[in-house]
Amino acid sequence: MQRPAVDRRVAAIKALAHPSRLLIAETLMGGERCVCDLQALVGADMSTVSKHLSLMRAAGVLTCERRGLNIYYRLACSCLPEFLRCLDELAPEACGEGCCD
Amino acid sequence: MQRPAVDRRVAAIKALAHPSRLLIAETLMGGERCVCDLQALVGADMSTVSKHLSLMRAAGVLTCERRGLNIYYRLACSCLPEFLRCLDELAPEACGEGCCD
DNA sequence: CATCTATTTGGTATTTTTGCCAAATAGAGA
DNA sequence: TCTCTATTTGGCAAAAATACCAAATAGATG
Repeated sequence: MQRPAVDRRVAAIKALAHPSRLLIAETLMGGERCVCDLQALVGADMSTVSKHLSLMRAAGVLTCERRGLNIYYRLACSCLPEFLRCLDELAPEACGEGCCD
Repeated sequence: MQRPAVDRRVAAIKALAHPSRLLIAETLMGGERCVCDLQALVGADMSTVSKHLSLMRAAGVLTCERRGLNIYYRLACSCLPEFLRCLDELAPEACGEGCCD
């Protein structure tokens, strides 16, 4: 049973919509890392980090590969850097409350 | 007090990480719409739609403008179409469970 | 095979998000 | 000013997401 297009997109976006997960994705923009590296980076419980990674992989945002004792995660979403650059140009609530312009 | 960069990015991404909100954003890719149009589109309570719009505007993803009786919302994030196209190319959980490759 | 290490899974308490109703507001027009 | 319409806000119950602990798993290695 195929999920509707919107839901698949939402799942991928949700996979990036959390501080720890976005930090992971940003880090992986610089190349693959093993889970232990990512847990050190995020600073949360290992199980928490693992669940974040599973969620991101299920959404298609990451792929992983075992090598020796470690499992290495990699970013599957090549468009992330440009998207983040674009987001940084937005002006969040730049005009106070109410409807601006 | 400036929010850290990661949090601003997360806020913008969260603003898109909900079926109704993504539907709104996708619709606005085709040009501005008034709140009433968007509520008809989404099919939820007017107050619910309004809160989604506020959240998206606070995150910088939308801007709005009053004209006559209506308020028109517009997409501020020009990179959305390309980002969505990119997401559609991901292969969510294409390889069953466990670590693939 | 026994064990060790890295990672995942199950379970649950806590926090956050969501959605509706009712009430408030803001501006347009009589 | 009074009223009407479109939209927002406040409040709260229900649903979803998050984080930790403990236990399980999967390979690697002795």
